Amino acid sequence: MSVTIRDVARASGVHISTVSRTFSAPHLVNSNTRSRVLACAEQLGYRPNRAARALITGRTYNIGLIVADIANPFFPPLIKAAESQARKHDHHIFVADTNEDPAVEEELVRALAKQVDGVLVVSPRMSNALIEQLSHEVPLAVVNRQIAGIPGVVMDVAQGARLAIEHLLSLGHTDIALVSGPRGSWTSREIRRSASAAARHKLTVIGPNPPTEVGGLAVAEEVLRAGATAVLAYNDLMAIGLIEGLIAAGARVPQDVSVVGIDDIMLSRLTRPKLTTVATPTAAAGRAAVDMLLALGDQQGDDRRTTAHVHLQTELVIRDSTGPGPGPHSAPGGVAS
Amino acid sequence: MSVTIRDVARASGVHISTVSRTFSAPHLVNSNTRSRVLACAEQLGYRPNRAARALITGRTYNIGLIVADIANPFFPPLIKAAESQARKHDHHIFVADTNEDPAVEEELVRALAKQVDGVLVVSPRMSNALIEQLSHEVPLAVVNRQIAGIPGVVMDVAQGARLAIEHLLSLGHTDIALVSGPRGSWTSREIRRSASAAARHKLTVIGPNPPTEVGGLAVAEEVLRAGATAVLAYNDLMAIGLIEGLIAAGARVPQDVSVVGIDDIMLSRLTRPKLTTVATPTAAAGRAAVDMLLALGDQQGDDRRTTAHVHLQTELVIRDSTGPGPGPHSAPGGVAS
DNA sequence: GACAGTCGTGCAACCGCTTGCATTAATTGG
DNA sequence: CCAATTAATGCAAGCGGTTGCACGACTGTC
Repeated sequence: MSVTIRDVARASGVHISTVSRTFSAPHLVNSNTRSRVLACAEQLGYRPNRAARALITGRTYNIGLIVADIANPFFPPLIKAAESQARKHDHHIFVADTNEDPAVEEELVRALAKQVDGVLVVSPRMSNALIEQLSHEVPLAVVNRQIAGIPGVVMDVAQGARLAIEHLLSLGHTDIALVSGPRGSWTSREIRRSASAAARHKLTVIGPNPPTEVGGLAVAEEVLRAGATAVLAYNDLMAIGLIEGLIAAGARVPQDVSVVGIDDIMLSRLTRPKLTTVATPTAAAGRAAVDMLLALGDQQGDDRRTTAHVHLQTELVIRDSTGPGPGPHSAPGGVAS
Repeated sequence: MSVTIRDVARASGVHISTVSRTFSAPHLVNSNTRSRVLACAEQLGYRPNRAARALITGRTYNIGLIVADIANPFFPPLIKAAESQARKHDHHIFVADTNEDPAVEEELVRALAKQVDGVLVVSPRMSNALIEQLSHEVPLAVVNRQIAGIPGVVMDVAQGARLAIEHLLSLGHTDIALVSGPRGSWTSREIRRSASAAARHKLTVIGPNPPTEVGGLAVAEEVLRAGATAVLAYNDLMAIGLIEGLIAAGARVPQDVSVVGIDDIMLSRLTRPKLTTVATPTAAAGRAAVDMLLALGDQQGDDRRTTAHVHLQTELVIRDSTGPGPGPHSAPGGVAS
């Protein structure tokens, strides 16, 4: 079926090792021989089998990238950045989607394990313990989770959440709701922790919820029942869904309820009202994660204990989905009631 | 580093072939032996190396899925559907993104070739000839392109474009512009062909353009200069960008200009005005494509000539971005001028 | 003209696993 | 009680490559 190194060897009258060297160490073979071999290879349509090569060299030049939900616009920019960074190092990225399912996540890491030089798990839903275990089976780095001993890049959502809450407080909101994310999410816990600390008043936590538009839409009524006048959502997608739900329920945004998202996905600029949100540096995260993973592969075993961690800042982007609350406040240009 | 079949064999006192059979043909090994081997394997943390297995069996249980731009919301539903369909057959999907670059596309097919049981190219940008050639190197199926001899699933965008144009005509539009897509796109050519045929009046073609929001935004002025009162865009993303651009230029949608997209991505329901568009059955396409590819792998070589083609219908979804044009028309409730 | 040093190539083992065949032991039937 | 099955395992070749080592043919040096 497929043409192998042996076919090329036979056609060009040399030993297979010479053919092999023609492709992986050209300087070791005489230029005449080389061109003859290349000609035969070309003519036969020979392509080196990367999997077979990897078996012996241990390098595949592939990187696995696992995300919770490829349909969430948060991920594509990260994926793209990772791809272009990987390309600079001659690597390819293979993306897999877990559908927010931790079991699928584990399965995918294992499936990828021997076919890639390392895997990147973005927004993992697995337990730390499992991640730790998997990291022995394959070089592994995480994004959006901080785990001792596992290299990772995190975006400072705690800071972002604090900024968001402070923004709402300064607008005079006192009843703030937090619409949290999915169960396994480290980010969600961080946000909750930080938001709770920042909110001087009541903070109603609603969740866990699926981190999607419908997840946000579904809690709109609960938000209203809770009497919240401002909401911080786990991500933009939920914030957007929530706004839809609030409007459908007759509430105005931001007049009746202010909504803040997190991520600053492209979509947030397109909805009406435009979403106030916490911008996360996803592209930088993707690049950093790839670098980290490739570095991990190089320093094989020698000094693994110095696990790198990258910490990226976030920032609040104020748009149109937040406005003055009912209480006294000191927003720029705001009016004390 | 990694624990292999040999380690397990040594630990359990059997030959490696017995270990191998324990995992790939359990019924051939005595149940006592089997449980002993499994225990040792478990304890050592043995995981079969799928790549090595594939080298000899020829089956990887992976499928490669190549898309032009993972950030385009058109793709994720298709990818998701493909994943769930693949899962039913115990396969994993690895996604790769080409950034709309035909060269990258070719490179990725080759990189994936020996690591997957087949590759699916969605919305290819390569030439037919190249696809044809690649299909000899790896089982291959395409989506959104019709090529003789290559299995594929297409969505009937020609019909969709016709419906869209007829809708605009019935609203009284006579100056219609077509904002076309990227150069290598079969879909774009189909749309153009069909739209041209359907438009009884002038059809100004603007393009090729990058199939993104900015691609649409960039041609807003050109659309206005051309004097068009209605536009059919290559996809929703462009349509949405275009609307942004039109509004920024002071035109109202749909009062001054009607806009129709294609794809019916989720986003189209969220923008204001909500987008009138041609819905394409992306999930069905993803499923069909996976089935096709797996079927292709089974019938190895024997009767390859009966290449399957799947043809899926599209439909027009009328929302708020289209309205009466300046000319005489017969739209429901419309007024003749 | 003998010697050391290059250069180019072949040989063979090996990466981790599968599989057809041979071998042995246990079981069955006549 | 012996021949014929059957079940369980071992043996070894091989999937498509890579790579350390050995070997022969040149080259240049004194």
